[in-house]
Amino acid sequence: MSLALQGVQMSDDIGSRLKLVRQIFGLTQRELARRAGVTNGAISLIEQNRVSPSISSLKKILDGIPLSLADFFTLNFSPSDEVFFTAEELTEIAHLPEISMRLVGRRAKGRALGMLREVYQPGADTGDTMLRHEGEECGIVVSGSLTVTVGVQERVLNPGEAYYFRSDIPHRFRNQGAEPCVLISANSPPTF
Amino acid sequence: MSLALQGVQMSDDIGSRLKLVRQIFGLTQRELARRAGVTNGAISLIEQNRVSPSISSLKKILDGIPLSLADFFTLNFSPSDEVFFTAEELTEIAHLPEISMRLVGRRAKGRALGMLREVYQPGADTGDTMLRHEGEECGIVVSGSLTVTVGVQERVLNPGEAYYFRSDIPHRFRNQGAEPCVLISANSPPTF
DNA sequence: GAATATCGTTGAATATCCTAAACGCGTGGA
DNA sequence: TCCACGCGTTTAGGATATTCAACGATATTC
Repeated sequence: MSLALQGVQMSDDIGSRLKLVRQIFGLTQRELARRAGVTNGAISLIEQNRVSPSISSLKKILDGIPLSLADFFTLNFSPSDEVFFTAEELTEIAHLPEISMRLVGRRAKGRALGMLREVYQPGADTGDTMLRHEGEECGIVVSGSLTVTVGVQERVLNPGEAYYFRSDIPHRFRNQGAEPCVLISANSPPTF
Repeated sequence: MSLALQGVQMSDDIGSRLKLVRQIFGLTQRELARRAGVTNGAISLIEQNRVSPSISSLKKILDGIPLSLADFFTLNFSPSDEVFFTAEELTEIAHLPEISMRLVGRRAKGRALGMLREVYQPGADTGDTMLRHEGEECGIVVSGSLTVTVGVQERVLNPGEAYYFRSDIPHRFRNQGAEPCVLISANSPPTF
């Protein structure tokens, strides 16, 4: 599915990116140039990576599509085809004895979203040093209880209770209860 | 919390954006310039919106932080303060008799992620006409069973099973079982 | 309180981008 | 066939961005 365009890197190669987007929307260089109020020559040079456009002119061009700068840089050209997964098909990503983290789908670049089913055995503790990364994350406790620390805030969450925070705030998960805790969490952009 | 910087638009005002990001990471113009291999003057001019940087130089600058172009344009500067939520504090967003959809946190603009706890009563059916929107979504069945249709694919998901698809593909959820089905789902960008 | 250091800003020179107008190429119609 | 049309590309020159070096302002040190 999607367009057969493999070698398009994420951040670099603005030229290919613009060309692909333009073609997806069925526009010629001249047509896009007309809509955007720039010249076709400029678009040609940009698509060949012979120049690196200024933000202002790139924005003008994208406005002609129309597409936001954020969408332009975020766009994902290689979505996965797989839709359904059994419990066993979830990808195990943690290699700790007391914590199981299983990702819905395979590890894939360019997704908007990562969802995990996590199981914390009694006494399990992530520690608070390692967990800092970009993005935001969210979770709901399904069974058991989990002590969640986010920055200076801490709380014991019981089934049905939830959290939402920015991932760059240091955070820590601990199961101080007697039974295993099942947590379903999501993060965006995906960490794994 | 966060920095007191309200009037920062999303796509425009690259200058304020860069300045804010730089300050969040605790860098001076000169220090960032040194890391990025550009001059402090250039950063000064960009932050004042007196020039519109080329993608290449903006990328060089962001590499000095480091931060990707996609993250730079996607970054959200108005996160919510609330972190923890009880089951009752989840925001009810569906107004259907047979389906309950409760959002973690309040409806908020500019989040990366939306997470829902959904309960489908036996016989509940979303229909397949209304559900089309941007983004990607993902879910795990917690209890009961749910018949999920995505495009031409259909499957009955049992507890622990999951789905992941692009939201612009028509999709439908039905509970054809005898007991209520609890589903935890996430979508990005958030629909609510 | 002067000397020093560092911050962000500015002006002139240089490097880079964008426009305007051509070019070469393929296609389809008189 | 030959001309007209539209495509993406190229080149010269004007417009814009970036560098380099200096400047004033604000702390900090002696």
